[in-house]
Parts: sequence; C-alpha cells; structure tokens
Amino acid sequence: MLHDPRVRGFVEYLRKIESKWQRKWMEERVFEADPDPSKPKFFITVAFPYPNAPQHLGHVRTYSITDVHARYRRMKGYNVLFPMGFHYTGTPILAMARRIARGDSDLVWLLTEVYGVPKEKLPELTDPLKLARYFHQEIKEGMIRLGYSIDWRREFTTVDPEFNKFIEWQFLKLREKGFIVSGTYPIPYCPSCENPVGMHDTEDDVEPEVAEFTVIKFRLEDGTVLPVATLRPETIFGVTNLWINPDATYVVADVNQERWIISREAVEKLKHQNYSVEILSEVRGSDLIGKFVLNPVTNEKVPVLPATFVDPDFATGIVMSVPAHAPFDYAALKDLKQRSREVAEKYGLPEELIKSIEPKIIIKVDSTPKATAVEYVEKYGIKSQSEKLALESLTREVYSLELLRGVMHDNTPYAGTSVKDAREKVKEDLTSRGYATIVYEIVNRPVFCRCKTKVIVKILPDQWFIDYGNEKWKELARECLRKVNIIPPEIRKEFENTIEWLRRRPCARKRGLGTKLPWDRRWVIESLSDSTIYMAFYTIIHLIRKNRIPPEKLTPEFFDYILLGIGDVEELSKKLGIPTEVLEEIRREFTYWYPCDARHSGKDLVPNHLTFYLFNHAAIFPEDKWPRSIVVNGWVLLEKQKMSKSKGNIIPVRKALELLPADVIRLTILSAAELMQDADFSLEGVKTSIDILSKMYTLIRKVVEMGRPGPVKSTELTYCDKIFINKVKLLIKEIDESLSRLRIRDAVQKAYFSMYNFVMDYLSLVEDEMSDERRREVIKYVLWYVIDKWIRVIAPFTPHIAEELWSMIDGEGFVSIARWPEVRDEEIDYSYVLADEYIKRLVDDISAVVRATGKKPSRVFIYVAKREHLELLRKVLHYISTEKLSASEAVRKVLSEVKDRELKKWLGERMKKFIEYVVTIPELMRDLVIRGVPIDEYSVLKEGSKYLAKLLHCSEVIVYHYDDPERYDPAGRSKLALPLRPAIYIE
RNA sequence: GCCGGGGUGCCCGAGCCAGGUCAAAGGGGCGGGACUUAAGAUCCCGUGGCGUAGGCCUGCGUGGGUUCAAAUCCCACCCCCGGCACCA
Repeated sequence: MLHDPRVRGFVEYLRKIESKWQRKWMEERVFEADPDPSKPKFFITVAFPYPNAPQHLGHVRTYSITDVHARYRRMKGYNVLFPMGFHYTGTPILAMARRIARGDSDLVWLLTEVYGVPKEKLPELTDPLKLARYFHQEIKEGMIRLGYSIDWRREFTTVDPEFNKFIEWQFLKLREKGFIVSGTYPIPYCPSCENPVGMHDTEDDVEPEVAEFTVIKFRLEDGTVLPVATLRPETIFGVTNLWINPDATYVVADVNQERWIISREAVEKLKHQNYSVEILSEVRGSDLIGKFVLNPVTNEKVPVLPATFVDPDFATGIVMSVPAHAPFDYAALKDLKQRSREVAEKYGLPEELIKSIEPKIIIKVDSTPKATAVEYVEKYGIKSQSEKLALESLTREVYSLELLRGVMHDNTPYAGTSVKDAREKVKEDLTSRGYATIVYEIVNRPVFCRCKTKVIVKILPDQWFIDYGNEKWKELARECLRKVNIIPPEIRKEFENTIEWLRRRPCARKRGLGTKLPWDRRWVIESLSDSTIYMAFYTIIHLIRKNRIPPEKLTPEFFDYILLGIGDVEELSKKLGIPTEVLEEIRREFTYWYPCDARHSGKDLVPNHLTFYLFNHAAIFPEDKWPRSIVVNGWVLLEKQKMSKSKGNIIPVRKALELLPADVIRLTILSAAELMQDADFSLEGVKTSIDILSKMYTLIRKVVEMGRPGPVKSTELTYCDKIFINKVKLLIKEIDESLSRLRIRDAVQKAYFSMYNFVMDYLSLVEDEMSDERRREVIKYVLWYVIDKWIRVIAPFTPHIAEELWSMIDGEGFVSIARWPEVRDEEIDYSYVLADEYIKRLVDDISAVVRATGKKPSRVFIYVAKREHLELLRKVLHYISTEKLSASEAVRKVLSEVKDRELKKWLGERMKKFIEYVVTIPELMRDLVIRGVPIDEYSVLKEGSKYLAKLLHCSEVIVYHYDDPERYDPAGRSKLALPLRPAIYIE
C-alpha cells in the first residue's frame, strides 16, 4: 500500500507540511501558556515518561489522547496549559545501564535492532544519567514530531535540584501529618546479588510470593525448641505428632538466646530475617525421631516421627502433624502405620505408639465435625505421601473449604469461632505469649534469581513507609475520589477498591536516582512516591529558572508560601533574598493554574500512581486544589497482538515516524478504539487513515480551487442546501458532545467519515446544477461554509493537515487556536433534519419494494398523507413518551379525542396499521415529531423530487396528495398513506 | 483465591446505564455491477433465511425469569481478558 506512488506522494507531502507547521508553532510560541485572568484556564497533564528506553506506539496513545483533549479545550476558548517532564527516579535506569555495560545480548539487540539506537552510542549509555538524558531527548523529539501542543518551557526532570527541593518539601509535609512511618518489611531477596528481587529479576519472570508463617515452639524436655512453621496456627489443637525428615541434616543452634533445632537450610534464612543464629552442633533427622515434645498450647506430649515429605528447605524444616485437617499429614500417618513394625524397630519406638495415633478432629464444616483431610485422601485414593501433586491440590481444597465454611469444634477453647477468626486469634495469642514467632517463606518456591541463586525472604530493617493504610487518610482519599470526575466512569470502582486495598508502602530505597529523604540521607525516595503531586511543579519551575532562584533558596518555607499560601511574603522575601514581586508572581502562577483539570494515563496506573495522586493531593492540598478529572485509556495492540519485548513486535516511535506522517499515526491510533478498549494498530487502519485524509484533502482542495464565493442571499439557498447545512450543523454538535466526553473514536468517525460522506452526497446531488452560474455561486457558498467548519473540527486530531488546509482557505492565524465551530441548538433548523430523515426512510422503503419485486422502476408515484394526520401521529407519540402509554392505548386515546368526523373515520379505518406503524418510527424522527418540528411532506417531496429520482435511479418521481382526485393510482395504493410514511406505487 | 472488565452477525466493533424499525450503526472481508484495454483506485448494490409491494421467520455466551415488548432489566451457569503492590 505504501508503495503505491500516489499514496507515497501524499505521505511525503504530509511529512513536509508537518515539519513546517511544527516549526511555526515553535517559532510563534503558540502553545506556551501564561496566566490570563480573562480566560477560563485548563491545566492538563499526563503521566510523564520514564526515559530508560525509547517510546513505542503504546505510549503514543496516551499522549495523543491528551493532546487531542488539550487542543479541543484550547479551541473551546480555554487557556490551556499542557506541560511535560521526565521521570528519572528509580532503579530501572541503573539496571538498564548496568545491563548495557555487561553487554547483555538480548538488550543490545532490543536497543539496536528494535529501537534503532546507533551501536556507537552504547558505551555512553553505560552511564545511567547519560542514558536517561539520551532517551529523554529521543522521547522529546518524538513528541514534537507527533505534533503535541506542549509548553516546553516548563520541562524538568526529577533529578533536577529544584525538583529535589520540592519533593523534600512534600515528604516533610507528609511526615508532619503522620503519614510517613518506619518499620520492618519482608521482601524476596537474592543472597548472592544482595538485592531485592521482583518478577523482572527472576528466571522465567516468576513473581516470588511471600507468605507469613507462624512458627510455634514445641519443646523437648530439656527446653530445646523444635519450631514448626505453619500457615494454620488454629490447627495447633489437632496436633498428634511432629514430622521430621529422617534423612535431612538439622542443627542445634542458639537462636535469639534460645536453643533451637532447625534444618541446616533454615539457618541462612533465619539470619536474613533478623534472627541471630549461632550453630552449636549438627544432628541427623533420624536422631530426633522418637523424642517427645510438649505442645505449648495444649501441654500434650507428642512424639517426633519420620516423614519423607518434609522439605528441610522449607521454613524451619520441621512440621506439626494434624492428620484430621492436613492431607499430607494424614497420608504420612497412613504410610507410617502400614510399616509400623519396621519403623518402630528402626527408631526404637513402641509399635503401639504409632498404631495409637488417630486424627483428632478440631474443626466443624457446616456444623458437622469433620476430618476433612481424611475424607479427601480416602476419596481420591491417595496411596502414599509421595503423591505430591495430588496432595498439594487436596491441601488447597481443604484449606479453602475450612477457611470458608469451617468453625472451631467444641473440643477447642475457640469453640464456635470461625476458622478464619480463630487463625488470627491463635496467632495473636501465641506470639504475644512467646509461644510462637513469625517466619516468612517463598510459597511458590523454588524461585531463582537471574543469577541462578535461590530467592529467599529478607527482612529489611528500618524501612520507611508511606502509610496509605492510615484510616484518616483513606477517608480523605475517598472524599477526594468522590469529588473527582473519572473518565470513563466504569473504572471508578477500581479506584474505590484500590483505596480500600492500600496499606503502608515502602517509599524509599537504598539505590536509584531521585531525591534523598530529607531526614535520613541514606534513602532515596522511590519513583511512585515522588510522582504524586509533581503537576504543581509545572506551574512554577519556569519562573524559578527565569528568576534565577538557586535551589538552596527553595526551602520548605518557600513552598509553604507558594503552594499553600502559608507565611508572610515580606518576611519570606527578607529571609530568602527573593523580591516579594517574584514570590507573588510565582504564587499567582500556581494559584492560576492549579488544580489540575485533567490528568491522563494508561489504565495500568489506576491501582498505583493515580490512586496515590488522589491520596497525596488530599493530604497536602486544600480541597480547592484537588484534582478535577482523571482520564484513563487502554493499551495499543499491534495487529491484534499484545506488544511485547519478547515477541519483538514493538514499533518504536522513531520507526513509526520514519514510515508514516504524524497525522496518520495519530488518526490511526485515535480511531482504533474508544478510551478504555485496546486499540489495534494495524496496517489496515493505517490504510484507512491515509485514505480518508487524502480524500478529504482532495475534496477540500477542489472546493478551494472553485474559488471564493461572492455574496449570497439566504433566500437563494435551495431546500437541498439547507438540508445539507443543517445536517452538518447537527453533526458538528454531535462531534462536540462526543469530544466533551472524550469519546474520541466516535468523534473521529463523525468528523472525518460522516462529514466526508455528507459533502460527497451533497455534491452528487447538486453537481449538474453547477452549469447555472448563479446556482454555482450558491453551492460554492455552501461548500465554503462547510469546509471552514470541517477544518476546525479535525484540528485536534490531525493538526498538521488542518493547519495546511486552514492556510489554503486563508484562515486567520493558526487553526490550532481558532475557535471551535460552536453550534447552539437554536441554530439548527430541525425541520430540515426531519425532512432528511423522512426522505432517507422513503428511499429505503422504495428500495425494499424494488428488491422484493425485482422490478426496475421507471416512474415512482408517491401519495402523501395530510397535515392533520401528522398531527394525530404527533399526539400519539407524545402520549407514549410522556404518559408511558402503550402504542395501542395512545392511539385509542387520540381517537377518542378527535372531534372532526372525517379525521375520526380516517384513523378508525386504519387503527391496526397505525398502531403497528407507530412503534416502528426511529428514535430521531420520533423525537423531532414530538418536539413539534414542522414538516410539509408534500412540498418536501415536490421540491426534492428531482433528487429523489436521482437517488432511486428512476426517470421520474410524481408526488400526489393521497386524496388528490387527479391522482394516477392504478393499484389503489394511495389509501395506504400514513403520516411520514407515504404510499408508493412503482412501475 | 480476591477485585475489575468483557462475551453481539464471516471478522473487528457500536448499542446496552435511561427496554420499543435492532436483522442490529460503522468498518473490514466476500459476492455482483458501473468505470477501465486490464489491474488498482473510486462509486453503486448485496452479504441470516424466506418473500413479485415496504412483509414474515430465526437471531446478540448458556439456561431461566420480568414485560404488551429484552442484545438491552433480574437470577443462575459457562467461558475469555486484566490487576493483586514495593515495579516503573
């Protein structure tokens, strides 16, 4: 398609004009916005890019939608500020640079082959900051070349010293309010890399799942602790014995001043979880078999028995056995009983002891005490503890069954308590009394780090958290959410849920770029935490720079005054040595622009960034500075496929721009889907976009070449002209409505495709009138009227071609800042809209007849009903819509009201037909009729008979009143005429 | 598991929140026609079934229900996609 020379030519043409207009916008500072109290302001922002790699089409969507929104508002008369910054904060930039330094071949391939980074640039990109700057520039260039209407004077990065001071202020504020807390935090960790591991750092991208285990201290007679790890502490009441792997190696160790026996593998893990562990000696698992331990809760003495399913690499390597409620335990017990003699001999135990162990039921399910595990194991015919997979799945089933429907049995102190509650209570009770402690373990283990080391859990001490779990803060966030307009409304629920989910969240790390915690400089504020109120910074940074205010003067008092209006200007001025005018100017700029009227982002940021955005605004700013609206959009697919690095099906912005003009890229993405849906970027779509742009361009050019129209009197307009003009007006109004709700795809469809079709339809109807000189002038007038509006309407979507066309019609200034062609409802003459609907429907009907009969029409006769009949219809429709009557009730009611005998008879004869017909009138037509929009069927068709003939491909259309005595009506069809539905005869 | 979103004709995709020309917008593909030396582009017609007069029948994941009337409302079920955090 792109090889077609004509397409190629048009594409080249577009590219040429695009750089031209981009240059002009820049030169004339069209998008630089300063406070202007005479205009309503609109401050629009979008999640800033993270420059650890170039951008691809997925990013283009969010920014393009934002740009359309910005441009639309600008044309609607708002003073629009659309700024952009760059997010350097965090570790991915470091990781990227390190991987390049290591010569990671996958990454090198991705960068050079997919993203088109020149090979010779790579060495430079091993420096994180240079890497960020490099991609920053590339991304910025892409944005400029895509025609985004950004005020670049306000650009900043999150490592700028001025920004650091701003974030310091934010964190001091949060801390003042008690929203920053410190504590410990368990995290998946690679002991070899000495780093936390997330999904991206593991082999096969597995997300390591950390779970909290309760470790209950059973004790030998000498007080040595055998710690057993469990997810179900409430089952402590059903313990019959402990399990130890006889073949594993255990150690006796000093753990936090107690003597513990744990598996050798557990030693390192405990150390990473802040236990002090000192190994005293080693023992074999088998040496522990047969010993008795004391259950700290029930004070029962239970034996230690051997089980092969016990994994020494899991938690402490010791397990408590609850055969009634744990399938593994029951299976192991069964195994043991089967070879009780052998085992007894081997470990010197009384065989009776083994034989005497029976599952102890401690949980009721649906009010019946049940040995759930026993039931399941028997039901599924599990033969031995070595059937690991089956037992794991049974464990899950038992777990959820008992969690959901289980209640503690009468033989426990928690009788009647649900399993769910009992679990918490027992845990709480045991830990507070020192009978238990907490150990974390990776539950989906083994998970391996990319370096092949097994991932473990580490507890980070003294971690700093943002406490999104704080109930008071949550209430503020909920309030903030209630006040904000969410587009599209469907995702509001997700925000609501997120607010409820959120708990405290680590907000600082030891590595990465960013701002240091002001009260503890070892920590760097993490990226999702320094990006929550930065929109405010856009409003002031350019002034900080213009006035050459050094970062050290950007004290908390400075921001308190600028952003919150706290403090005395004179005093502050004296203290900082900044003139009061300057301080006041900056304060004014902030108060003019803030709050943010629209915040855009992809839907991935709803459960984190966007929700944090609400939280932080609610915490720091007064209500009048809270966000006004949030706009969320879906992904971009490539030929229906999800874009992914591994598939290599990523189209970087740079490459897209090499192939296609910006307007085409924009239009393709914008028209592919409505906001929340995934937009498929396909060759097909590209083709369609180029196609419609070129058709539109050719058409408008043709109109322009006809020359400017001279003066035309409104009386010279024909019925057809007026229909066309009013249809266009209505269309523009609809586009406006769609755009105001950001139904961009719908707006695009209408602005390009519907508009083009309207114009083409009109042209085909009037083309043969062009020979008449006067008529030609009028048509030109109509067309110029329409293209003037048309060009404005497409400007938000494809601004470059719009500017070019605008200059072709000698539009004033830039179309980018021209007025939107506002259409007030009063300006639309709906009688023409109704007439158009009427004609369309009639044509449809006639075509249906033609099709059904197979006749080729030469003459078409049309018989129209009378005005009084239309009035009857109007009444019926009115009753249906206002009094909620059924069609038949409404018709009957109207019939009863008719005084005129003729009319009554007319309706009476047609009752059944009329009722059936009423229901079938399309919505738009129905509304227009109810509103009393006038239409004279006879004159509409009379005036339009020539056009009708054209539309129907027949030689003549003859219109009669249905009761015209002179009418030609061989088939007697005229009596079938109903209001707005004339009778037809074809020959 | 928890929480969200969704299942529409050959395909993509509107419509469903405010039930009524909804056989279901708009594309795409396919078939036919016009134009052309031809192809492409463009335009017209058709695209569930039946029908020689604007009609009828079947239909919007499955099964029920409410209603004069349901793709649209209610209930149950099945299936698909996304998020679940310290990662930007």
